[in-house]
Amino acid sequence: MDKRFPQYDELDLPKLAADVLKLWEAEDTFGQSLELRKDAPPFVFYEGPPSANGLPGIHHVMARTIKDIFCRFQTQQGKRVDRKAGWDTHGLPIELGVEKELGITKEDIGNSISVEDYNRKCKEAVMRYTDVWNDLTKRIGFWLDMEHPYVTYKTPYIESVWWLLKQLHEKDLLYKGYTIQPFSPAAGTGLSSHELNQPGTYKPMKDTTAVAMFKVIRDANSEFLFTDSAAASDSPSPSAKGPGDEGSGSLSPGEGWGEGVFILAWTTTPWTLPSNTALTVGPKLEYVRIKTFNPYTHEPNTVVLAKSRVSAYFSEKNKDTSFGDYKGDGKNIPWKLDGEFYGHQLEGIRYEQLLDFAQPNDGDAFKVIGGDFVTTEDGTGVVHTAPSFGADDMRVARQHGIGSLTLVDLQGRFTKEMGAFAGKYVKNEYYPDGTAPEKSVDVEISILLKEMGRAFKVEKYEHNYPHCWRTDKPILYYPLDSWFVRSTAKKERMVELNKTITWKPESTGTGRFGNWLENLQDWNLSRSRYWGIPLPIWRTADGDEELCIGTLGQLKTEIERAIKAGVMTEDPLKDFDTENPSAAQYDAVDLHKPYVDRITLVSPGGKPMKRESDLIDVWFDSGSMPYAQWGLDYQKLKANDPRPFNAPFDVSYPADFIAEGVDQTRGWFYTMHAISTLVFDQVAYKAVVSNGLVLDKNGLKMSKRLGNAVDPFKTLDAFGADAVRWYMISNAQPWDNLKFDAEGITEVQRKFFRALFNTYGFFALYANIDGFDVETAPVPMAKRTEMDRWVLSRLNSLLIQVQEAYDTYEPTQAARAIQDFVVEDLSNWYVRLNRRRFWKGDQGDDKNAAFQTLHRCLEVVAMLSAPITPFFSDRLYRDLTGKSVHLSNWPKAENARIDTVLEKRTALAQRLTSLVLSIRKKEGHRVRQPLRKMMVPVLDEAMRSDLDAIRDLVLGEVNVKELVMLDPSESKLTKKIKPDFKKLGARLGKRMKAAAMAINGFDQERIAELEKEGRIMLELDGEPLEILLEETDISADDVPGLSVAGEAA
RNA sequence: AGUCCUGUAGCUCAGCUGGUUAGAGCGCUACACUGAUAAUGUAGAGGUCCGCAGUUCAAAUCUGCGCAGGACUACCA
Repeated sequence: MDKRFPQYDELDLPKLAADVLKLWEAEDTFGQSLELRKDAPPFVFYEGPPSANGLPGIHHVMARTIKDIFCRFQTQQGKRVDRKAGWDTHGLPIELGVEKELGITKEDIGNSISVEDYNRKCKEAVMRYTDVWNDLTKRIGFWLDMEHPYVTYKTPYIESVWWLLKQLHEKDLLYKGYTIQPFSPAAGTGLSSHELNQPGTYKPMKDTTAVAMFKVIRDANSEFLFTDSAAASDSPSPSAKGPGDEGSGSLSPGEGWGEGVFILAWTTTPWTLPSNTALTVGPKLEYVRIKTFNPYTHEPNTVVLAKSRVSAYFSEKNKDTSFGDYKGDGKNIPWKLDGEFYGHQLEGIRYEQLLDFAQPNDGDAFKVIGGDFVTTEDGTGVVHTAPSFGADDMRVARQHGIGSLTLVDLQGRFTKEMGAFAGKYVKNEYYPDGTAPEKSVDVEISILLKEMGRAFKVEKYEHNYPHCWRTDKPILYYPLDSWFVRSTAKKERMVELNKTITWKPESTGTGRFGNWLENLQDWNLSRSRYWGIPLPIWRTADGDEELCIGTLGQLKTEIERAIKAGVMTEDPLKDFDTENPSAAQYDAVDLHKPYVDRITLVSPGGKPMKRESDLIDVWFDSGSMPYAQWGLDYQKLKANDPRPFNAPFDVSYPADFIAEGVDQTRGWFYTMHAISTLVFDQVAYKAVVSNGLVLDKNGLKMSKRLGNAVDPFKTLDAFGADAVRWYMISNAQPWDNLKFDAEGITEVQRKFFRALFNTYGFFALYANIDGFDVETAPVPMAKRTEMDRWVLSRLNSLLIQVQEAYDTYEPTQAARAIQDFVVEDLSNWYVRLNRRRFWKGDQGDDKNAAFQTLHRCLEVVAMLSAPITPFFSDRLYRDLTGKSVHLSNWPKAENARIDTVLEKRTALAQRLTSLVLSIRKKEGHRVRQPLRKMMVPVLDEAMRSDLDAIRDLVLGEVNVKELVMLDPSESKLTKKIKPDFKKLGARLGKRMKAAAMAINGFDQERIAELEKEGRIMLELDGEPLEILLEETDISADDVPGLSVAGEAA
């Protein structure tokens, strides 16, 4: 027997995948799929580079599956989809890994180990697991060009990044400025937030805290604080009826009650008060004005603080007590609430500098500003803002053009401007053992404030404070020089461009990403590390002249100048050909530390320039990937091409589609968007799918610690890539978190794969027996059976639905639709009911029609499912057609095949069958026992002809000899009526409920009347109301009065 | 702390722009069928649609406030 359709004994998905993978490798199917479409329009995909420093997890299977699905789908659509792999190779995680491995710390680098050796170690470490990654990628069936990946540490990549930075520099989008960083004065070094998050760094500390009083300057902005009752001012009060309304005319602040109005602000670090330049309030928070006495000077004072913090400073029992009764002993201080207002009303108010040691020269100062980070959990709801010593402070100050004072040096001592305080350490812990003074500067400043009458409350406070993990001493937040990308300058444009990007799900784009853009900060590029791309900026010692290098060619020219000027002796780029550099020439250059730092350039003014010592944020590396993956083209550079990158950059930017985890929103998604907007004023990608997490089956995050991490390789071994992929995609939307449960894979295996496998097996069995030939001329549709046409109709409907789902990045909808079709329509209905046609002896049209129909269904299903199950679908398609599904083109939907009437009719047959079986059950007649006849009342002619068409089908299915149609007039057909809520509700509104009750109460007579007349009057609460026929829904029981009659035939 | 996602049957999930009695699969119970299918069919048990308030004739669906889980970002003056 000629078995042209391979038959299998059992379904072994892991083996199937392994076999197909071998086949792919042998015939280079991936390469063929690209070659086949090499002149086709491209569909551009960017691979976000993983770090090969760690091992892949099951979530990578998820992420890579999603990427693969749409790349394969677009390939099937006839597009050319190049997929270049990439590796993220720089950054802190790698450095920390190496430090741990070598048992060293940052301080050892450059001392016990040379920077050269250290970076060599990093370079070795970073590609350590590439084999594992490549293996996983292959085994899950993700087609990716791993032969020619982009690697971020390679010289051409770094050069491209430099070129981008130079563009930013030329556009004045790169600047050097201050940023607040954790700083250890004892160790003399900045700390990364990563280092700060080491266990044990936060320790409880008892500090002297102070609520300081900032004196408001009376002017137009602050006038309402001085008038009698703030509630009576022009600005609306949050509560119309406040205690301040009681009237206390004799106690106007500024007019007899104390010397003025003070805003209260709390600080746990009084040593920062001399550097105060602003006060921050919450614009939406409520604030109050209170008249009371200063607890230290006992002078009458008017103070302002957040309403919800009043109880922390004022006791209820002293409220509204007589001011005259105050004994001046600091106890039972009377107070009166005198006006309420919102924080935004305070914005713009100026105050007198609290401690006048120095003046800021970099902006405005001593003003109340608004900040959304202000809370009322503790303190006064007013944040003392010293931009030099707090990140929030710095940020909010910058937003409002507020300048800063930095009256502390890098050793943690007050600067010389601080008069009597100069030279004192701001924390006693910084003094060498045994030399700390009795009073810390926090205490001394608090005393000073008390003496000045500017302290409202001084107390000890215990809180957690971060310590340096090296020296065990408290850290400071300190402004350090950093290089920034002025992303805020293009904020509006980024927001605008973002609106053109298709986000899946949309909320990530509008919400998480949109909000992020709305609150954009300048991008701090500086990293004081070793293994990363060095900042290509050379500066003179005085900082007056600087040069940003954009290419190796430029660097070479500058080096030659420097040699001529005598600041350098040797040219490390002497062998580099700036006309047409070769790969070998690139390889010979290392732009990392320490080599690049050995280059000294010469300024136009003739002064030597040293490189700025920082590296850039690794996120800039990956965000540069659209350009840097191709590298610079020296011919284009020479021609001053504004986009001087190697081919195929021109046709591969921007991307049509990218996909990564939702955690990349502010990572890769952002950095790509930012760089693209800033440099080229366009989007980097048109559509982005952000997938959720893969959790364990209990919804917990997988972690090594909990031991609930799923090994991707073991999972693939057990189930095969197809089942894992199908499970992941069909079970939850990509952006929802997936609760990963191996049971779910088993289920998918049993249902979908087994149904499809068996359907094919059935086809192959009989096709081989009969010698069915796919080349046989197709049986015309007119000659095919009702059921053939039905299943082809369903198939074409499915095709359209699935196409639409993939087109809109909804793979879950595609998978579920395919699964439903395969399991329900194809396997459980079509094949089951048509078995006989495949068995029977004669070779007529009917048999060919059956084979052709089933063949077509399987073939199309293979194509539709190929993006999700690349191995299984390819096997299936090859078995059916002898070709690879991945080289085939997407089937065209044939709208003419879609027959909704037929689909409806079949649905009726299915319902009828189900009802008969149900009746059999009720009556205790087994299906095996043939029955003589069943009777079905028909409602109309349409139903009569429908029944005629499905008569044999139903009878066969339920094992009944005869189907008798009952005329509705003969049958005691009862009809049901119910109101059409949508139509009637819109018209009746409130009266809907009563009308519904009335209509539901109709008897058969009234229903008949309504049907006959098309309208009926009824009375509702004494009001007449006309109901139209179309405002109701009249129906009979599903298949009314159906009964099975007759005994055994 | 902010932003976003999720919260429907024991489990995994559908429920479109608000519309009568909230669905499917798995699992469970019973029966039937079993000549492609360790399938399938029928029946049954199983739900405060996370909670509260609001809008509406009508809320699983819209709004607000919470709760729980998760993610990201920034901090704790």
